Amino acid sequence: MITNKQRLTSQKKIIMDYLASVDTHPSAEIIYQAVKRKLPQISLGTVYRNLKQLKKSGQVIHIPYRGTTYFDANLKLHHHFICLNCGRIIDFWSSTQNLNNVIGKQTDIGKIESYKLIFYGKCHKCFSEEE
Amino acid sequence: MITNKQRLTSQKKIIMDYLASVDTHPSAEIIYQAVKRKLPQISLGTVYRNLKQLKKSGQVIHIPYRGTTYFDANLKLHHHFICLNCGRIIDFWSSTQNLNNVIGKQTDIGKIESYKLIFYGKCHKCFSEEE
DNA sequence: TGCTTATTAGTAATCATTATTAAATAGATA
DNA sequence: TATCTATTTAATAATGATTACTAATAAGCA
Repeated sequence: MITNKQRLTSQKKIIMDYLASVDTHPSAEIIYQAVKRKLPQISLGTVYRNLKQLKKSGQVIHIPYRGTTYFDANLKLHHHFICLNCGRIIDFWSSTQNLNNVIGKQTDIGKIESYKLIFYGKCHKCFSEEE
Repeated sequence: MITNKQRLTSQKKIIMDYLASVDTHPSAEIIYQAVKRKLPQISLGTVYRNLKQLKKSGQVIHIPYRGTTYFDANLKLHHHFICLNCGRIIDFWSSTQNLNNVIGKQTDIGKIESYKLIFYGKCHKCFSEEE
């Protein structure tokens, strides 16, 4: 029998509160440092475990960049702009997605040099192999 | 004085040839395994170093997924579809970029469940701080 | 052909993340 | 409220991907 009930621990609450309080996109390590100020005995593994769970349950999204994962608890549909110089990840609230002439465009955040668009789903092969 | 001349070594050539020959999106490890069949003494570090250089000079693009980096030498503008079930990364040649109603859409590759759009460039802050 | 410097193989080190485990605790139930 | 049990925790070891280091090799220009 599988019981799969998520429990709201103080650790998870503090992690979620922290994520809700920032408009940056912190890594697990940064979250750990911040959260440790309120809960000094928390361990980095706990931060990772909770982030994984929150990701799985759709409460946070993640942005991979240069080998590390950055987190975002803002679930309103938006995109991201990453500064190739300082590494900052900035929310990008564009209404239109005409990507045809976007390269070189000046936006309110900065100048777009490139972009990456990745779709996720289930391929036909996997779909047809389902039991 | 800075000299920055790239040399075409046999290792680099074989890596590029391999990437040009596939329509999959191999990781450094997979590339290493493939390339080793032609050049048995090649080392994994050499593969990584060359991929890094090719990336820097714009000859390959990379797709990060679940902690590993996948490579693509096809420079024609296209996107990617990642199967959340089998992990396969498939080229996605969509002509339109209307992302508004894309979730749930059935495509010739599979069913889209989500997507990620990331822009890269230089933020205003970094631009203005330039000397 | 010789010279200079980028590149290599081999290996150690690093970084981000996950696994392991015994103890603690959330939250359901008596 | 006390009890119970599966989930979560802290601490730490382990893993996986990637980078750094170093002496030897080899592009490719003069």
